[in-house]
Amino acid sequence: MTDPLTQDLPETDEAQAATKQAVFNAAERLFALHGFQNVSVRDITAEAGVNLASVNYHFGSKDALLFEIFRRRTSELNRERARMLHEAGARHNGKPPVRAILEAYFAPPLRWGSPDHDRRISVQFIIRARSEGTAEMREVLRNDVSHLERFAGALMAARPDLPKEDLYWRLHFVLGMVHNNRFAEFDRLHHLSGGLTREGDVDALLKRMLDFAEAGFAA
Amino acid sequence: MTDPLTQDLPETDEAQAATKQAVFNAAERLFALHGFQNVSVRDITAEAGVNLASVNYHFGSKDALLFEIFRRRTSELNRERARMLHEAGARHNGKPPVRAILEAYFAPPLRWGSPDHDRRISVQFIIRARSEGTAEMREVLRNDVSHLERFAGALMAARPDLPKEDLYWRLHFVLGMVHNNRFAEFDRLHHLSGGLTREGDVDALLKRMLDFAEAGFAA
DNA sequence: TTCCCGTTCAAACGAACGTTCGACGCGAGC
DNA sequence: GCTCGCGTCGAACGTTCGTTTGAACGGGAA
Repeated sequence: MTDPLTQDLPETDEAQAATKQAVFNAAERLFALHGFQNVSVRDITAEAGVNLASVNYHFGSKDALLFEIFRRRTSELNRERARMLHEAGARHNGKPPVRAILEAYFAPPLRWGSPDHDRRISVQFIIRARSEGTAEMREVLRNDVSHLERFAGALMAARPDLPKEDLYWRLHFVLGMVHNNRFAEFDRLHHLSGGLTREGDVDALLKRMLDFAEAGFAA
Repeated sequence: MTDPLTQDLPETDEAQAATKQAVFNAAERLFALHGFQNVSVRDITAEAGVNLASVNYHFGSKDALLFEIFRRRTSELNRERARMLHEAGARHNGKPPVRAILEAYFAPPLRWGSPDHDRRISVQFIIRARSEGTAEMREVLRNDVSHLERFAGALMAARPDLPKEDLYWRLHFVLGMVHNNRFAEFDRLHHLSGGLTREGDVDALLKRMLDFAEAGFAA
């Protein structure tokens, strides 16, 4: 059984650089919680219990550390989404319905983001990167259309009657629904509803999102 | 309405402090384009063509300037939304349908955000404030549930059959659709669709959003 | 043992930042 | 004519930041 804490970095250099792993984890946690610009190298090294120079020694610079976390986490998330999309295709003879496609996109960040999941921090990190990311990270997101193209293509196959222009716009709306799942937004919703909405029930939330988005696509 | 005797302060200081107005406009523009943390007081004063000390003299601090822009713009936007909601109520005997309620929430930022509109910068500023804002700004957004409660109440009246829990969640999804209308997201959509999506046609975009969201609420 | 090299350490560097200071110009009011 | 107060100015202050430096450490190889 692989320890979830040690699987984050390649195992070869794990023993060699325990401090590198500590820096990586502390940085991801602090960045996800307080934002990129609000966390200093001194904060990271203090949280990790290592020397100040460790960041520059192991990662080159603060931005490089940030970018390495970003690239690893987005890669993992997109891989899981692609896997679920592929499975949905296998289950439906290569032409999955809209709901299954959307589920492949929604489910991974929702599951990983559930309160008890150990990847919750990673999901918050990714969401934050989308709005606070550096120019380098936004460049990756822009060139990473290949990942979105898979989903757009699947949607076209599921709804060949829908004009592509409509389809792209609705995909845009759906992305907005996903990217809005930040701590602050959940808090406001919780406050607004008087505690009626429970963030914890991930499966129920996934069903709500799918109901809403599927109906939007069927309009 | 425009009684000279009951008019409040905003117009009086225009002639007195042209530099204050210049700082305000330059700061809003730069903040909206490059983010809050990436714009320094020196950038603002250079863009406005005024002295470095002007920000602290007229606004007290950089954060106070930021907060004043934020409070003024959100106030204007929410007032316009409330006005449209009120008009929708007048048109429908006090019980406007879901689509009219959503239109009152969607239309103001979309109209103001159209490429030729002079409030385009303000809209981008507000959207950015939601994710990059200081703790003070987030506090305002959290306590500003009264504005959202108006819309939630109208939705309850339009759909009394819908459990309140469902209604709040769907409102949350709708908010995500709106908050996602950033420059970067439009760019990515434009890139993904191969130039198929035109951001310029505001009325068409509004119709698309309403179609999608209305169908989601009807699910 | 001695050497070596990857790693860690305390300390400092230089730049950028928000803010403050004191002087100066200038129109209004006694 | 003089003063007073408001607005503007250049200059500097003190802090925080990311990064660099050079010495010290520590275990494996010769």
